Amino acid sequence: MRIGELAARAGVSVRSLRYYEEQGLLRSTRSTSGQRHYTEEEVERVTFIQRMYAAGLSSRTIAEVLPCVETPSEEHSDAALERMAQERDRLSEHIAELTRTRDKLDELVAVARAYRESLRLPAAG
Amino acid sequence: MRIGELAARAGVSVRSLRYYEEQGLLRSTRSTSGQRHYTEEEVERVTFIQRMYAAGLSSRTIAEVLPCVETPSEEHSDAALERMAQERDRLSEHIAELTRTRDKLDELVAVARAYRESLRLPAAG
DNA sequence: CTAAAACCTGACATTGACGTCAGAGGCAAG
DNA sequence: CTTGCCTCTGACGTCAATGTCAGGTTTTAG
Repeated sequence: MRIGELAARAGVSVRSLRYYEEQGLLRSTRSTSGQRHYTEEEVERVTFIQRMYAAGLSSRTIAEVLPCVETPSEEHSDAALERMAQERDRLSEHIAELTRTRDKLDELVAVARAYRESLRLPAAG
Repeated sequence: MRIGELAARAGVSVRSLRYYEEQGLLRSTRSTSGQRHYTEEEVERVTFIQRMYAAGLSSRTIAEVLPCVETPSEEHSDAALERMAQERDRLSEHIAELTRTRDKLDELVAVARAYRESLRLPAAG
């Protein structure tokens, strides 16, 4: 498939796909006229890349981790695996912090709502 | 306390504090010579701001939410409260996605480790 | 009093993941 | 063959939070 279709199927912009390639996250075969072609697999790969971005990884980090995802072999399962585990931990910590923040927000919302209700009560109006 | 101390205690840069003020997230009293002064409370406030940033809220959104946090009153407990609840939900969804991503990473790490182990086993080496 | 350290405003620089535009070529349909 | 859409490269624009620098004032320590 060509770039437009991959973009549509993965839900990203064409620009992003070219950017991913530039960053070494995505490869493409080229037609004689130079147009990029992709296989079905790439859809999933792009989705994975998006998820990594959403998890706060940079292009460089994703690039370090991706080979491990694609083809597990002895070569990269040393540094890359280490890196992946490390990013997992970082993410885990981040999730924990976000959860605390959400709880804090919950608390604040509850307090504000209670306050608002108190204003509505005839006794306290 | 002056800006340097607040920065140190809240673990942010002086530049950031001035930026927060510019964005309407932080107020300061000024000495006659124009230097900013803060109270103890501001430390917590700055920490909260940081957490909101970490949760992916923009300055503008934090500004919408903050008054509700500071002084719950009828005025802002309408729009701001709504906004806060909305951001809470957004954050919650984001956490869920990150958790899925982490699980995916876990899975990948497990697969890669298993693969590596298989290479080490005499039977498969 | 003086030197160092902290502060001020204002402004330009940076970073990362894109958006967007220009100018040119490629490709299926009528 | 042309119309219209897709694609190409290359380059500049953007946005948000922050770094950084310049040039000047204030506070603090000795």
